[in-house]
Amino acid sequence: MLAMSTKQRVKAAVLFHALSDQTRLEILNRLKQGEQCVCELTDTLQVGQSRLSFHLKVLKEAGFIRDRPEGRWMYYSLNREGLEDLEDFVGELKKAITMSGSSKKCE
Amino acid sequence: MLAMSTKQRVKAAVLFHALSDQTRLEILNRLKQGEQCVCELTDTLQVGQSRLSFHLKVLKEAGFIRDRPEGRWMYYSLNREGLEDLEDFVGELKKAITMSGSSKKCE
DNA sequence: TTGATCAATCAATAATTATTGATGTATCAT
DNA sequence: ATGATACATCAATAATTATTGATTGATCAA
Repeated sequence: MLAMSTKQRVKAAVLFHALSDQTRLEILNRLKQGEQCVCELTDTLQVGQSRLSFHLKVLKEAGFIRDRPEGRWMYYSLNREGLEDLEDFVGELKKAITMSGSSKKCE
Repeated sequence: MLAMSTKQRVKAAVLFHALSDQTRLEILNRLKQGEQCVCELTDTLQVGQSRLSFHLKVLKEAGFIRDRPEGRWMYYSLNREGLEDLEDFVGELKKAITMSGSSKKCE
């Protein structure tokens, strides 16, 4: 598959957009250590609660993290789904680069 | 390496931001077929010249494409550099997900 | 040299995203 | 029930990005 459908592109853009922000990358970095609740993240990341909530939502909708409510806490953890989509895209691009090389002139 | 430095995060954000746009993904998709000049891309993508130039710049600065001037044309092609950085990041995240699972309570 | 084409850049504007503070809903302890 | 805590969501604003049209510099053909 060399071409990419519009639908795939929309999906890919959402994935990449979710990862295009410092705060969100930092959140993922924190979650590498395991599941954490919002309050913990608020403390360690030093960001306001509503701002954090917003970024968590973006990451969740892209499929990079999942949430699990427990009592009054909400626990977040890494989710492999978003990552797998990401790997697919990167794989496609890599394949294309490896094959590419043909050049044609504009005359 | 489980943690990620601020510097790495800045770099990663630039990479992902470059891929977070439909037009730019479409450009990469076109370039999968091989090197192309700006005029060709302008035709096939149906976007204004200055807009295309802007997006090409973003992709180039992130390291996903390279340019090669020839006469009055500028040829663009995929570049493996940006992709390799991307793969590193995805690899890190994958490793973390595979290992993760530990959970601690907020009480 | 003149006129045309290719493409980068700039300035102005439009459009999207992010941030903040406030409000609302749920849970829990007393 | 009351008060406190955890978190999402909303509305307003701030900040960032993208788009457009115009300009400029370079190359090329006549």
